[in-house]
Parts: sequence; C-alpha cells; structure tokens
Amino acid sequence: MSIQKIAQLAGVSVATVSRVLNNQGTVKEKNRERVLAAIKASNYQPNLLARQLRTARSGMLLVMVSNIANPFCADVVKGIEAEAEQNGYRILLCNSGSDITRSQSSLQLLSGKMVDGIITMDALTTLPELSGMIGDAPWVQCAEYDEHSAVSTVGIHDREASIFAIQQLLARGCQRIAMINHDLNYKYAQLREQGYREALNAAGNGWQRIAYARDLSAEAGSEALNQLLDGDALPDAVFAVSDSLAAGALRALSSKGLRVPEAVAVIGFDGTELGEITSPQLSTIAQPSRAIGQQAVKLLLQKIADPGSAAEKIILDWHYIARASC
Amino acid sequence: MSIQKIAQLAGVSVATVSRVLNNQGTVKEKNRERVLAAIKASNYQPNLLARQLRTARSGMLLVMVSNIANPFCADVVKGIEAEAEQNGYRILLCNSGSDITRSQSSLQLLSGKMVDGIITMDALTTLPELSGMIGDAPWVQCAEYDEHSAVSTVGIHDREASIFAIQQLLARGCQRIAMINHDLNYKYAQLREQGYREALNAAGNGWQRIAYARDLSAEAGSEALNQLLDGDALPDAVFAVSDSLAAGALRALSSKGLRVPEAVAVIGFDGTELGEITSPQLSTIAQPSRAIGQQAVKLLLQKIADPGSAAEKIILDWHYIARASC
DNA sequence: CTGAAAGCGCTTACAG
DNA sequence: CTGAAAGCGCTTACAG
Repeated sequence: MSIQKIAQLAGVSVATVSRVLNNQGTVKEKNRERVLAAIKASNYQPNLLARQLRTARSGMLLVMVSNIANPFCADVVKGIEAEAEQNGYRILLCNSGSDITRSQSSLQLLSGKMVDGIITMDALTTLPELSGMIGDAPWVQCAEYDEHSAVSTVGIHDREASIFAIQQLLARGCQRIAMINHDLNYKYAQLREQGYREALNAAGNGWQRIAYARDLSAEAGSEALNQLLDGDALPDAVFAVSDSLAAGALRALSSKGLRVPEAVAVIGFDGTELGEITSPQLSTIAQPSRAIGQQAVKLLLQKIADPGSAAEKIILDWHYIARASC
Repeated sequence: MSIQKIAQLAGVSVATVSRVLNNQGTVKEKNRERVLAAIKASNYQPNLLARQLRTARSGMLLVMVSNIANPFCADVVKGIEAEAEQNGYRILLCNSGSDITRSQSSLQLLSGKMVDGIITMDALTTLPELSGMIGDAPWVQCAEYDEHSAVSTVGIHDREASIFAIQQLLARGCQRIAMINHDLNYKYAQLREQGYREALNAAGNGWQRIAYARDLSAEAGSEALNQLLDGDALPDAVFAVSDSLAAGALRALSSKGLRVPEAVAVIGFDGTELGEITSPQLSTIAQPSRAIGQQAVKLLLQKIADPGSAAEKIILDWHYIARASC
C-alpha cells in the first residue's frame, strides 16, 4: 500500500495525498476528505524509510547503553525519554553490552541515517573506535565525563563524590577502607578510584585495597567482596562504585556473619531504588539520573538544530543519602 | 557521501560499487580494490534508508517492553538479544511504559517498514488497539499468554505457578494469605489472581485479600503491603506477582517490625537477581526468562521466513526457588 | 565481468 | 488549490 494507490483511490495526485498526510499546504476540503477516506479504507501507513530518505530527518534519537539491566542506566534512560518525547522525538535503545562489535553495529543506525543523533553511555576508552563511525553526526556522551574530547558530555564530578564518600567513612572512624570498583575502561571508574586514593592519602591512610567487579551485577559485587575478605586484615568499610555492586557486597557480608555497619560500613553509588530494598538500607552517593538524561537530550537537540555549534560539558550535582549502612 | 561519489572516485559504475559493498556478483580484483580504496578514503557509510527501501528488508527486530527497569523484562531482553544476534538480526528496544500512545508511536517503526518484525510484552488488553497497526506483520507476544488470539505467544502457565505458590504457603500453615497483584490489564495478573483464588477456595480458605500495586517498583510493593496491613486481621503470608513488588513488601514488613517468614511468609515471582539481595532472601517462582526471549525470537524469525505460517503458542516451564522468606 | 536504467515510496520546488 | 516531475541513495534484473 503506497501513496500512489491512495492517490488513485481518491482520484487525486500523490502530491495532494502527501499534503494531507503532512497537514501542510492547502487542500480543498472535499479532496482532503476523499484522501482521508481512502487512507482509512485501505489502512494505509506511510513508509518511513521513503519519507526519511527524502526528508533526511527521522525524528529519532539513538541511545546506546552498556547495560539496561543496571537501574542507574534505566533511570537515565527515563530522563532521556521524557525530554525527547517533549520535543517530539522518539528514542531507540540499543544495549551494547560494552561490546565493541555490537556498538559498531548499532552505530550503523546513525551513519545509515536512520536516527538524527546519538547518546552514548559507553566506556570512554571505547569511544575512539566509535568516533570514526560517528564522524561529526550529532552526539553526546552521557554519564561519562571527559575533559579532553571534543564531544558534548554531561555527568557529575566523580572524583569529588568519591572523596566525599571516603571522608564519610573516615569520619566514622573506619581504618581499613576497601573499594569495589568496575572496569577501568570507564572514566568514572578511573576518577572514583583516584578520589578514593586521594582521600586516603590525604588522611595519611596507607591501607588501600581495591577489588574489580567483572560487571555491575549484585553477583559480581559479592564476588568482589569475597576477594577483599581474602587478605590478611579484614576491611572495616567498603565503598562500591554502584548500588548493585554494594547490594551484592551487603549480601556477601551478611552470609559471612559480618554486621553492617558495625563490623563493616558500606557506601554505594548511584542512588537507585536498590539501596532501599537491601538490609540494612544503603547509604549512597546519589546521581541526578533523570536530569543527566534530560540534559543529554537538550545538548543533542541543540547540536541537531545547529550542527556547527561547539561541544559543551555539563556537570550536575550529586548528593549523599545517609541510610543505615554507614 | 553516496554510492555515486564512490563510483566516480573509483572510476566504475554504481552497480559495481554496490556489488563490492554486498560481496555478491563478481568484480574484477582491480576494480574491487579501487572501490575499497575510495570507500576508505571518503569514510563512506551506506545509507540504510535507501538500502532498506530498495530491498524491503531491515534485519532489525523491534522489542516493545512495558518497562525496561523491571529486571524480569531485562532478562527476557537478554535472551532476545542473544538469539537475534545469532541469527544476524539487530534489535531495537522501545520502552512503551504501558502507554498506548507511545506504543502506537513505536509501532510506526513496524508499519513504516523500518523493522522486519516485532516482539511485544505489553498488556494483553492493549493489544486489540495495537493489532490494527500491526496488521499481519510478523509479531510475537512475549510473557503474556493468550489462548484465543491469533498471534504467536510464548509464556508460562501462570495459573498453575500461582496455585503452587499458594499451596506452598498453605503447607507452611499460613491461614491468611494475601496477594500483591499488578494491573489486571495484564493477562498474567488475571491468571495469577485466578490461581490464588482457586488454590484458597480448594483449601476451603475464605480469607482472601488482594492489593494492586500501581506499577512494578519496590516502592509500589511497599505501598501495597501497607494497604494490606490496614485491615482488621493481619495477613500471615504474602504472595507478590513480581520480585520487585515482593522486595518492596519485605522492606515494608521490616519497617513495621514484622519478621519474615515467622510473622509473615513471602513468595515472589520471576526469579530475578533481586531475590538474592533482599533480606531475608526471597523464595520465588522462577520464570525461564532467557528462554522466553529466545523462543520468542525463534517464532518471530519463523514467521518472517514464512509469513503464511500459523500462529504458535509455546509454554515453558517455571520452577520454585525456595529461599529464606517462606 | 560491467554499466545503464528502472524503481523502492516518499516530498517538494515549480508551473499552472 | 493542484499535478507532473525530479530526486533522496540504494539494488537488481537485463543486456552486453
């Protein structure tokens, strides 16, 4: 079913059909009705491929997430969706799974003109490989801040937040503060680790242990915690770079009979709903997830409207949520 | 940058460029090299819109999820992704948020020929409104089983699973078993409620209370539980239709000082990782999430390959995971 | 092994 | 207010 058939059915030209379809130009009322009737009668749906090929505009934004199962990502996506919708854009989600091949495959949607722009949440270090395909298409990098790249970004001050968390633990009297980090390919992982070391060094505390979780699942958090427990001295505090990791750590601590926060204090990161269902509830650094997504869309739309505009960096505020685990 | 330019640069026709692009037909080695060189030199990327318009094939599957933040959905999506990838298909995720307008908007991707088929996880009752747009495009409905519709589905036997859960509670000696259900627009919600009532009726137990959560968040689970606590007699067991709801219920119980399972036993549904991070850990009905996604793709691909084939229904096995909450 | 040409289904100046 | 025609960037018989 094409616009041709509709034109034929309605006894007008394709141009006229196109005009009523797009509500533009002027069409005599009687013709409009005829066209509308023909459309309804044949259950016609316009071919988006043809339309977008012609107009070079899709009204769609691609969002590339490393892991939708992560509640923080899901929250950011919600912010993205809301803002996009408000501006008449639809969003397409691709789960890259941090896999470079899969990312590249998804990027074809961009280079292939199926979407007008892209928001990535991938690891910073994978970006160079991607940027070739992205070229100078509208792009903003989300929740992964990089000061040197020429791409627009929105995120928080990760180092600061991390320092704050450690200071919190220090103020509590903790002596052996361990960290559960994630893949150092992520800039946030690097920055938070840097903050961890800085804060401890500044306090003259040389006891530093870091375990790296293989992904952001609770399971991986448990594993990481068990690694930490393997050493000579037990940590009396754990700072995890994600609530899901922290949740897994809490679980592992509990199964070892270590009370939280008495024996081991725990601080998480993200401020997701996960922190409310663990026991004890999780103290955590909350990111402004929705706002991050929202800002990302704003930057992207700006770039789409004016492709020549310069890259912009937005830093949003985090805050600490004190609950029972610290 | 178009195939035209490449042809010009390489000094061949567009047909030849197309042939090397698609690795088909035969091209003299020297010409192939020239084309490849031109492509590299100009960082050419094929326009997918044009290609798909011409071939009427996209290699993409649309997955419409009501809520990606739900871990069960995320697991199903993982199964979908894996199976799709194995068959050379890319997947596009759309978060409908159970919103009919948003669903319709996403469906334009299908009717607009941008994707070859669709997997929905929406509520059954919204489907009639959608089926008009879907027409007879390849479609499978996932995790929401309907015996009467003509669309392929894959799911579990919800009523049975629900009955089993209630019997478990009954066997434990629970007398006042409440249910936390979700929107009855979902068939699974209807079926599980039916199972709940049937099992209690069969046991001659007339004490039946149901609270409906406004969504599938832990927060909504807590709210629902508090409603349940409002009545005259306290329940001594709660069956929740989702792990996230159950997690919220556990949290609310704990804040009321009600011990689980001693004062109130709890059983969840889905078998997601959430059940492992709550305290106590959650006993739950586990769905074969990955397999559900995988089967859905198989059915869909089958339908794409042979559009005339009949709708198929697949019922997968669930199993009970006994943990500490019951 | 290669190229000219038709055509996928739209939109949009342009002329009337 | 309307239609004929060009063109978006591809692929694919078809002829050579």
